[in-house]
Amino acid sequence: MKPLAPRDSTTLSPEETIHGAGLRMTDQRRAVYDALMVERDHPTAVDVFTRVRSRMPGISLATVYNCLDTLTACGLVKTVQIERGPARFCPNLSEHAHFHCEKCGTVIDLPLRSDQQPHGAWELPENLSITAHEVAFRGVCPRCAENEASK
Amino acid sequence: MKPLAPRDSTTLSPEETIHGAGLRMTDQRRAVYDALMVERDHPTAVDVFTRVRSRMPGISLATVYNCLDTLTACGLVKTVQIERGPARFCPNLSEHAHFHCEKCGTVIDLPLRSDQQPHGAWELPENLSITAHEVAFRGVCPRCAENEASK
DNA sequence: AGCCTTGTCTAGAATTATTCCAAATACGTT
DNA sequence: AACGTATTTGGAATAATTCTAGACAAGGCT
Repeated sequence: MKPLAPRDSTTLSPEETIHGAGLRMTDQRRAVYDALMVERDHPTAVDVFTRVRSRMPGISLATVYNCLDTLTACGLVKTVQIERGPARFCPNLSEHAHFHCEKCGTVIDLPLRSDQQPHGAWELPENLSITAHEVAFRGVCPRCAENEASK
Repeated sequence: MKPLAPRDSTTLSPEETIHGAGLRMTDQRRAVYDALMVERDHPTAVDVFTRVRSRMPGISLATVYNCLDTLTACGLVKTVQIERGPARFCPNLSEHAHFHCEKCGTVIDLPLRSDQQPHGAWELPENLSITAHEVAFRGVCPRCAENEASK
């Protein structure tokens, strides 16, 4: 989902961002957002549901989906699609790509080099305007590589 | 899906590639492969099914999925995942990224610049081995940009 | 040719992730 | 408190894909 408006996370709080979009910061939205911020792995909607439910037993999965969509639309959260699997969610708003380890499944954030553009390596036709990118690599993470080597 | 083995498309025919994986080139696999090669857009499995069925009315959707998986595993076809939508398939084996137009939905292939590496723009930790990448941009394609401008 | 093993295809059921829907609830304002 | 709107909820519905079991086909071997 494309954010409704760009967000400057250095100056706006989550509340302000949500209010800016004409929406409210409800308990559920805060709980979902907190669940993403606390463990900064890349949980699926069901993972988030499980986490949030321990604090807020009445919340429904539909609400978790709603909240994740809302937070994404406000630009507070990014969605990561790994191959054909369930969507994963990530509160890291800085420019980054994702690396997916094919051994252990972990997802690692790879920051964009400060002097680079994400699309620098590809030939773009004239007049192509890029508004978003989703860049994913797969392979073997350092930890798994080490485990392999020590066998 | 990760290819079973790297493939050199300049020297091997599709048959040879499939045989190399210990599999057969059946009528169905050929028909699915041809459907991808003829119209080099980025069809979904159902699109491919529709096309193939006009030539081979008895083919089942499950078979189309099987064939697409097999062709992908052999390295003859690549899978493109655009956001949460259905998987799309692409017989372009050269290194490229995908651009998805948010107005018209078209998918455009963007070749990798000859002097660049796909991951060049991102900071990689030590000992990270990358075996595959899926790079997607979204925005407005040249044609839609022109239509917008002329309004 | 006949038989065997294995690979492949098919239809339909099952699964998974997600979205939709209608009713209930909560919020913010007057 | 009353009102209008936003949000949440549970369950049903949908979409894409995968699974399963049986039928079919191909190639090797006797």
